[in-house]
Amino acid sequence: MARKQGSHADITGPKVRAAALKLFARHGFAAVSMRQIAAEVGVQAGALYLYTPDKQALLFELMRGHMEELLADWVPPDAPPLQQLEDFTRHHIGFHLERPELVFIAYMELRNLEAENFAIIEGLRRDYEERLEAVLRAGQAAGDFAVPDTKLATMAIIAMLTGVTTWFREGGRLDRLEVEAIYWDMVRKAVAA
Amino acid sequence: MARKQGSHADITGPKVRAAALKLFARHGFAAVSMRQIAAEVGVQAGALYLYTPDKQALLFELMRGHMEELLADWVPPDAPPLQQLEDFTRHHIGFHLERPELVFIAYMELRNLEAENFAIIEGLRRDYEERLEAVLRAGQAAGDFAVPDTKLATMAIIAMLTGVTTWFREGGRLDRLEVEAIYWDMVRKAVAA
DNA sequence: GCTTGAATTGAACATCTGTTCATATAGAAT
DNA sequence: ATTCTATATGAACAGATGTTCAATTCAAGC
Repeated sequence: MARKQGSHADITGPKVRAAALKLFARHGFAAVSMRQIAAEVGVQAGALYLYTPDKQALLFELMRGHMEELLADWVPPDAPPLQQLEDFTRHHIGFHLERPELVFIAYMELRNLEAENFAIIEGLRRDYEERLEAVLRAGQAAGDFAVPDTKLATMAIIAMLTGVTTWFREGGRLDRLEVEAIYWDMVRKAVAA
Repeated sequence: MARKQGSHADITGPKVRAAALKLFARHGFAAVSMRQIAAEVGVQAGALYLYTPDKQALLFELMRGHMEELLADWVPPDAPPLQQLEDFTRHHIGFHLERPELVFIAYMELRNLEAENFAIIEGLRRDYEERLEAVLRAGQAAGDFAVPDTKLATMAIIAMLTGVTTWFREGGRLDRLEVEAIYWDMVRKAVAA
C-alpha cells in the first residue's frame, strides 16, 4: 500500500516528468542524458527507473499527454462555421501559448520516437487537423468561405497559428488576447468568400 | 600544391557536408556521431577533421550557407507592394521546397548552436524577416494592405509558407506551382485592404 | 624510379551513454 | 521497538562519444 504522507513517490514522479519536459525542450531529447534529468530532480540516475521504463517512454508520454490534452481542449461549438473557426483560432493560440515547452517538443522530437510511438502521435495529430478541415469544408459548402483547397488551408492555418510560440513573449508589446484578435483577423480574411 | 587529378580532397569535402546534411536532417545533430558521418562518406572518423575543425562547425556552416543563399535568392523587385508580396510568396515556397533538409536543420538545430554562432544565424533570419516586413509596411502606407500589425503579419506569413515543407511531397496531389498559387491566394486575402 | 606531401588510417584519449541491480535508508504499520 | 517495504543509492555493465596524432598510403612531379 502506498504511503499517505512522507512518501516521495507522488512528488518525485511529477518532478521527473517536469525535469524531462524542461530539459528536452531546452536542449533536445538526444542531447539530454538520464543523469542530467536526475540531477535536475535531485536524485541519482537509477531512481528515474522507478518512474519510467526508459528514456523513450519519458518522451512518448510527454507527447501523448500533450496531444490528448490538445484534442480534449477543443471540440467544435454548435455554431456556424465562421464562429467555429474563430473559436478554433483563439483556442489554438491560447492552448499553445500556455505550454510552449510541450509544443516545442511535440514539433521537434517526432523523429526521436520509435516507429510504433510515432504512429500513435501522428494519428492524434491527424485527428486534430481533421477537426479543423471539417470546419473549413462546412464553411465552404455553406458558401461562407472560399478556400481553393481545404487540406492546404488546414495546414496553412495550423502552421500560421502555431508559429506564434516562436516569437511570443509574456509581458511583450501585445498580450494574448490582442494576438488572438490579430491572428483571427488574418485567418478570417484568408478564408473569406 | 593541390593535386589536379586523383586528389580526393575536392571530392571528400563536399561529400562530408552532404553526409552531415542528410544525417542531421534525418536524425538530428545531437543524435548523429562523427563516426556515422564518416561511414556515410566511406572514410574513417579521423579524416573528417581535414574538412571541418569540429562537429559544431559542420552544423554552423550548413546553416550559415543556407541563410545566405536564402537572402541572396530574393530581393524585392521594383514593383508595387502587392506584386512584391506575390514575388516573395512564390520565391519563399519555391526556395524551401527545393531544399527541405536544410530548411529542417535551420529550424530544428538552432538550440545546438554555440552562443556566438546562434547570434549570427539569428541575425540573418531577422534580416530576412525585415525584408518582408518592409513590403508589408509599404503596402500598408499605400493603402493596398490592411494589416493590423506588420510585425505579426510578417511572422504569420513566414510560418504559414514555411509550413509547406512539413507536408509537401514531390509527385503528390499538387505540384509546386499549384501550391504556390493556392498559398498566394490565402496570403493576398489575409493582408487585403 | 624516386621523392614529396596531401589524404587517410587506426589506435588511443578521457569521458559519457542508458540501464541494471544488490544494497542501504527511513518512514509506516504493527 | 520491531518489522516491512517503498524509495533511493552508487557501483557496475558494455559500448559510444568527439577529437588527436603518429604512422601509412599512393598518386604527381621530377
